[in-house]
Order: sequence, then structure tokens, then C-alpha cells
Amino acid sequence: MLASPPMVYDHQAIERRWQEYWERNETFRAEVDPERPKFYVLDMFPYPSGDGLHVGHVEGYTATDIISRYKRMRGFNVLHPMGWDAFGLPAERHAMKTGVHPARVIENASGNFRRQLKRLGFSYDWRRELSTTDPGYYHWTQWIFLQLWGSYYDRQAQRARPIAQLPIPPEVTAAGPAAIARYRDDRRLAYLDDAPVNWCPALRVVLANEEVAEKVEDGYEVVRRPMRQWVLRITEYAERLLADLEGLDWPPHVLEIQRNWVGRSEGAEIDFAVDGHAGALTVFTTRPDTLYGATYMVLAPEHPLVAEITTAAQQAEVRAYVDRTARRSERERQAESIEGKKTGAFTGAHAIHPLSGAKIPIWIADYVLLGYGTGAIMAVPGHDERDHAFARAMALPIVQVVAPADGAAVDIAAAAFVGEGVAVNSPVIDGQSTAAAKRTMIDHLVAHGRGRARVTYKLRDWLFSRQRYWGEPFPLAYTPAGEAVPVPEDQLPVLLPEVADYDPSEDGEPPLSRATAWKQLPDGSVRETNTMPQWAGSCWYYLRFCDPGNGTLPWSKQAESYWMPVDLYVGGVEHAATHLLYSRFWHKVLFDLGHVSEPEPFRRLVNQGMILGATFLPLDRRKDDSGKKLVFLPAQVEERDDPDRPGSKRWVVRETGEPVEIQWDKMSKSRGNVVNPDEVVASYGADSVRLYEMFMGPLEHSAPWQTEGLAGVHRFLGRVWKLFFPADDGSAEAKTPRALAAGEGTPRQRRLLHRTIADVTDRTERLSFNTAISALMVFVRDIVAAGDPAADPEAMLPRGAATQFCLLLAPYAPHLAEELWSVLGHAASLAHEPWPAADEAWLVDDTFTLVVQVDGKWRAEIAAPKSASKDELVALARGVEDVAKRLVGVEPRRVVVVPGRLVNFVL
RNA sequence: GCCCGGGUGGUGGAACGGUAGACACGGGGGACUUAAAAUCCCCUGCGCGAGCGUGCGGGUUCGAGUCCCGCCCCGGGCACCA
Repeated sequence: MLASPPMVYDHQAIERRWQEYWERNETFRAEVDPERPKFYVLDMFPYPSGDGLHVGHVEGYTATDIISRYKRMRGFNVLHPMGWDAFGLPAERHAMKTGVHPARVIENASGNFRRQLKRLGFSYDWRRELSTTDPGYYHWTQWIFLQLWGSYYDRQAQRARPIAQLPIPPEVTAAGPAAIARYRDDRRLAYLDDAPVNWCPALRVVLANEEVAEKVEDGYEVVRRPMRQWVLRITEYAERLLADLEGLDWPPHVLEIQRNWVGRSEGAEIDFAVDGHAGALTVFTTRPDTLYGATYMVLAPEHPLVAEITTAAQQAEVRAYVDRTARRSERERQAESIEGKKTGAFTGAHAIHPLSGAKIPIWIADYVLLGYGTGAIMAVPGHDERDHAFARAMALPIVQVVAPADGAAVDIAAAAFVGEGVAVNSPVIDGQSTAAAKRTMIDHLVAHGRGRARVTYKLRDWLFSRQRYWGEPFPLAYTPAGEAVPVPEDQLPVLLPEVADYDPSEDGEPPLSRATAWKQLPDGSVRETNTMPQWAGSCWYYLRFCDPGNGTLPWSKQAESYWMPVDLYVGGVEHAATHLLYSRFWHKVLFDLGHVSEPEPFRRLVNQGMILGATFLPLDRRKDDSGKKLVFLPAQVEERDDPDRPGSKRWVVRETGEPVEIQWDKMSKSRGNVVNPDEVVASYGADSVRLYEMFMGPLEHSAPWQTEGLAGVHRFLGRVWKLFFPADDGSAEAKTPRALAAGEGTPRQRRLLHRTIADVTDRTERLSFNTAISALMVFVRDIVAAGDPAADPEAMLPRGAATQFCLLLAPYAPHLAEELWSVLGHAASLAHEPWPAADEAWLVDDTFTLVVQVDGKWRAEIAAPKSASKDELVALARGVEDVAKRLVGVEPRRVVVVPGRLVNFVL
């Protein structure tokens, strides 16, 4: 239970007063102002869940709020908005359970979030609040979808263009309008595809590749099944999504995830003739230098050539294998095969080796994936582990074509040699290093028309439709002939209709398909009944924040070019492969089409760490009756003296006295270890919560939530208060503030003040909030000396120092800072006051602490004048008794003098 | 397996190549109080000590937590992607 700490000052009243003041005065209202430099600080906007905020959310929001407030005081025009990513499954599932419309669910939840955020004093411009579920918002989500649908990728120019500019080949034109339409549809950035998708039967929804891992981790089954779905051609942007990471100030970790996800690899395409058939079988390989080692070919079982080339004798076997593969889940397929258990079937057909002319058998096997490269490989068992395993299983020949550069012998029959080395048994490239051999081989293939250099990517196109209710409707309908036709822009938005039942059918028929009146259009066409995934709304919300009220455009050119890009974006790392990739993709499409002015949306990205919550485990880790691990929640335990170790405490279960061990985990409702900010704000105050979350450690680090730490910063704020009201004992007369000395105080006080200004400024810039707070603590500890103010000016608080301290404190503890600012006699908020400037003259002392070392070991420290020459410093150092003693009878080989730092005698 | 981070007191964490451990929590002692709470002050890396100390072993340097090489461990990402 949260015990209320003693109250040094009335934080509740102060917080209420200033939150009302800010709201009434629209203190944080942001408007485009070309005269002033802008700064755009963005939080990853939350999904407004019914559980409300927990203290984990608050960490990132506090960081962005500190920067927002700081930048305002530095003269920047700051855009700092907040909104709701409110489409998605949880609201819909809640609706299914309770019958409450998802829109109501979201309205309640976002109202609660808004209240909680305001209570923490965050300086959002609430006039810009938006929800992705608002028709005025998803109007433009639909509009962007139509931009994608209405564009193709010009590979020559490496950019998207309107589909009307797509050159139509004469033979297509000759074939008539239907052929032209099909030609265009095949090239649009949004297209319909029948390919197998990731279907989650329990959730009754398809998943994007990026989402599969997470759902599987959550225990859901995901199977592949063919469905006709909208897909976005993100793969066209693979190279740019990769290359443009270069200029971004993002955490290395996130850059790595994105690079991995795009998965670029360089290699070659090689054409193999198929014996007895026209046309070629093209493979992709990253090791064209091993071409002479290809002893067989493998096609993915789904490869279109399989049916064509399989011989009569092999038909039955091949068909059985293809069926078997289709029925097994991706996971089943992979699990066995990765262990080295390779399966496959021989097609009976043979390929002609493009260099040796040898006939090599063509197999099918599920270790080759249709979706990557060309869906076919040349198998080089000598130098690829997977091919090696397969060759051994099927008794296929293994030959060596690469040898280790150091001449070591390798047993190619026992294991593949996958390293680089020197080409052997390869007439065209014998003796060449792997790198050179790759180049030579590609040149050779090009010269003979048998291949070409090629880059492939792991990134797949983005599956974009969902069989759910609570999402954006697609702005498209199908004519009776089955042609997809866009809803005219002037008829947007396509509103989400009311339905009786939110559940899709078992086979994936979306709930909107039962909204018959809605889906049936007067002209006989039928609306698309899938909806967009939750990512759609979050792909561009940062753009809408620039101009949220615009009723005629998604954003004005003026607002976009002024505010964008986002200067600082703070959020969780869990969006590294999804949201951040998707929105970069959309942004680039919008850039190509001239709707935005820069190719990347987020200049700087920071991932805040997790705040961990406590649960308690019995020492024997026993399970409860239902077989689950037994855990105790913070409310069930308390700290008591440990009888085994006097003087220290341990955690015990309150009722039984059983000792338990503390365990820190990510906060989650199901674990029961969530800390609600409302509770801690009520007892310690918003400023304490903000300060504590920042003081826990670097923003990127995860850290455990500990009430003792919260009490620590709470005490600090109490000391700040007592700096201004030293006698405050709650009585009325004590409410008079401390008498202030004029000016900035004694030299010592001035040095401390300007040191504090310099440190807090530098550390805030570096987002090193924990150390900035520590500088504030040092100031409060040292600014006023103990003693009699009448006799000792050091015991007075100088007005100048008090004033500037308020400003330094303001980004961190804005309520208290505003209150003290007004105590100092200011009528208006300090939110737009200029940030204090450190006076260089007070940063440099006229003396400094000179460290004297002998042989690099610390021996003494003495005060030395800053102005002293090197020789004078050495003389001073030699004068130190302990040093002189050590130098008796020895002349140092060398004397190192670092002015302002140290003297080191090297013997 | 490959690729990124990271290993500093009892704890969270500080340290432009220049006094390792700022600041805070926890712990110990004291002041105030009839008493307690709250508050304030002092001590608190290890070692009785010379000294020793930033995961381990080398190296560069007058000087290394920081730079280089080789390991170990922890966290994360990717992985049948040819």
C-alpha cells in the first residue's frame, strides 16, 4: 500500500492551480510562425486501453515534456501534440463481450488517458488532439490509400509516379482497355493478391509478416492459407528504406532491426536451361563463385515450373510432396528442416549446367521458399549446410569448388565448407579469392548471356487488409465485372457502418460483408468489406498533427513544410520493425508524389526503457492448485527484519510470514505488477513522479519502480520549497517567503549558480536528465550556507540565483517552479521566459585543484592559481612535502603538466 | 551460428584519456522531541594496514572504466532468406 508521505507543501493545490492556468491561457498553443525556429517533439501516441496509463508510459512522455518546455524557453516554437491510435482489436473484443460500441469504449478510455496526462502537467497543445477513428481523420487515411492505389513505382527514376504516367507498351494498348487496366493494376503500389497469407484462426484475422512473431509468442496459431487481399508494394522501396537510414540519428539497435528486416543481399541470377523444355530456370545465389559445385537444383514446391517439368514417372511422388507441404504449417515445415531433416521429391527433369553442360537433377523441397529470390536454387552441397544436409539425405553428389586460403584440407563429404577461400575445380575462376571469383563469374555469365548481378531483399510486400470491423474502410468498390474502382475523393470519407455482430465468420468473411445496405452501391458495385490494419492510422498521424483542423486537405503545404520533420521522436522499441518501417514507407510515397517536403519523417529517435514492476515468488517456486507458478503481489507482502541477518530486512508474505524473493518484470495487467500514476500523483505529486522517472537512470535503460526512490526526489522538492519558505511549519505566519539578498550573491554562490546553469543546460540538451537533476540537487544543497543571515551573506538566498534556479527547474518540476516564480513576484507563467545563460566568467575559477602524481599515482592535491605557468605548477608540486620526499635523490625522467589539472613526476 | 548493445559499491547510477564511485536509495551514528513521525547533520567501495579495486588476460600511454587485441558472461536482434 502506498503510504502518504509527509507534505512539506501543498502539491495538490499548486498542481491544480497551474494546470488550470495553463489551460485557461493556452500557454502551450502552437501556431506556424515563420519568424521563429520550430522544434517538433513527438511521443508515439498510445492505444487508449481501458486500463489507463501506467507509470511506464509516463517515462517517455516526461522526457518529451522536459524537452518541449526547455526548447520553448530556448526560443523555439514547439509543436508537442498528443492523440489516440484508437482503431484495433482490443476495443472490438471489448465490444463483443459487452455490447458497447467500440467508439464508446475508445471515447471513455481516451477521456481517462487525457485526464491522466493533464494531471502530470504535460505541455501538450490539446487543441491538436486527434483520434485515428475520427471520420475527419480517417478521411485522409483513405485518401492516402488512394494515393498508393493511384501510383506505380518508376524503377528507372527510383520513385513513385501517378499511375496515369505509366507507359503502356503498344501490344498492351492493342489488346484493349481491359488489358490496359490489368497492366496498370499489376503495377499499382496497392494491389490485390491471391497469395497465401498468415491467417490466425483464433483471432479470425490475417497478419502482416511483421506481426506474426508477436502473435505466435502470445500463443496464437498462425497458418498459411490463400486469400484475396490488399497488399502494399513496400518492396519497391527496400533500397531507399535501407539507404536513407544512413542520415538518421536513431539508436543503433533500431537501425539494425530495420536493416535486418529489409535484408539486402548481393549476388547473381543465373539461368539454367531445362533439358527438353524451352525457357530457363533462373536461380538467385550469393555465391556465384560456387557455380561449378552445383550438383542439383531445387524448386520451392509451389514453384509454377514444377507442374510443367515433372516427368510422368515422378508425377505421383511430386504431387504427394506438394500436397503434404501445403497442408503443413510454416512452423512445422521449418522446425524439422532446420534440425537438418530435409525432405523433398525428384521431378524427373534435369537442368543443363550453364558452364559444364552437365545434366543435373531438379528436385523440389520445402527448404526452398517461393517468396525469396526466384523460388529456386542451384544446390551447392559442398559449400552450403542446407544443401549438404539435403544431398546427404538424398545421396546426391558433393563436390568441392572452394578451398581454404591457408591450404588446410577439408573433408567436404563430412561437412560443407561455407567460408571464403580460393576457387578450385572451377575452370573460369580457379585460384581466385572468393570475392574476386564472384566478380569474375558474374562478368563471365553476363558475357555469355547466362546471368547477371542481382540484389534481393527479405522484405516482402505489406499485407494490408484485415477481416475486422474496427478499422478504416477501404475507399474502393468492385463493379459487377470484378474491377476495383476507387470512391471519388469528394465522396470521402467512406464511413464505417453500424453492424449487429463484430465477429468475422470462421472462414474470414469480414463483419462489414453483413452490412448489406452499406456495401451495396446504387450502381450495382459492392464495397470492399475488409478494413485497414491498425498501422494505417499511425503511419501518418505526425503529419496530421501539423494541421489537425484542416477540413479540405490532409495538411497544408505551409504547415507541413514548417513543422516537419519530427525533431525528436520518443517511444518503445517494439515498433522498430512495424510502425517505423511502415510510416517511413508511406512518407516516401508521399514525398515522391510531392505531398511532403522531406524523404524521412523522424530525424532523431529515442527508445525509452521499460519501468519494471515487482512481484514476489516463494523460495521453493511452488505452483498453485491450477499448476501455475505461485506469485504474490506487492499488496500481499511487506518488509520485515531478517532474523538470520540482524540489521537487514527481507520480504515476507504478510499473512503467513513466509519469506519471498522479489522479481522485476515488465509491467502488465496480467502480472498484477502495474503501478497506476493516479495513485502516486495523488500522494507524492506530479512533479515528484516526473522527477523520479527521470532520476531513475538514463532514459534508454529499464529500471525497477521503487517507492523509496520516489520518496527521495519528493524530499528534494521539499528542500526546494524550504529554500524559499524556510520556516514553513504550516502556520500562517510561516507562509512569508525567505528574505532575499539582492543580486546573484557572493562569488561562491555565483560560481555555483553559473556552474549549475551550464550543467543543467548541457545535460538537458544531451537528454541526460538524471544528471541534470543531480546538478539541481547540488545547487539546492549548497546555495545557502548554514549560519546567521544577518551576519553572513553566504547564508542569504540571492534573488538573482533564486530566479534563475526556478527557470532551470521548470522543465523538470513545472508546477513547483511556476509557483515559486510567482512567489518571486512574477505575474505570468515562466513557460516562455528565456532560459538562463551561464556566465563564462563564473565558470572558471581563479584557483583550481592541482593533482600531484608521482609515477601516475595520486599523492597530493593543492590549490593552484589558474594563471600559473607550467613551471610555476611544477614548483608548487615539488613543494608538497609528501612529493618532495619521494623526489629526494631522483631526478624525474619526465614531468607531465596538464594545465588546470595535474602535475605528474615520472621517475 | 551471425549481427548489435552492455558488464563500475548492497542498489539505481556518475565520470572531455587526467583524484573512479557525482547525485540518490539502502545501511550506520548523532541532533531535535516526553516519545514517535517528519526534518537536519555526519559516516558509508574493499582491506586492521602497506595497499587493492571498473567481468578476465594481454597491449598502447607519463597516466586506461574510457583506446587496441584475445577471451568470458548478460541483454537484444536476425536466422532454411540460398
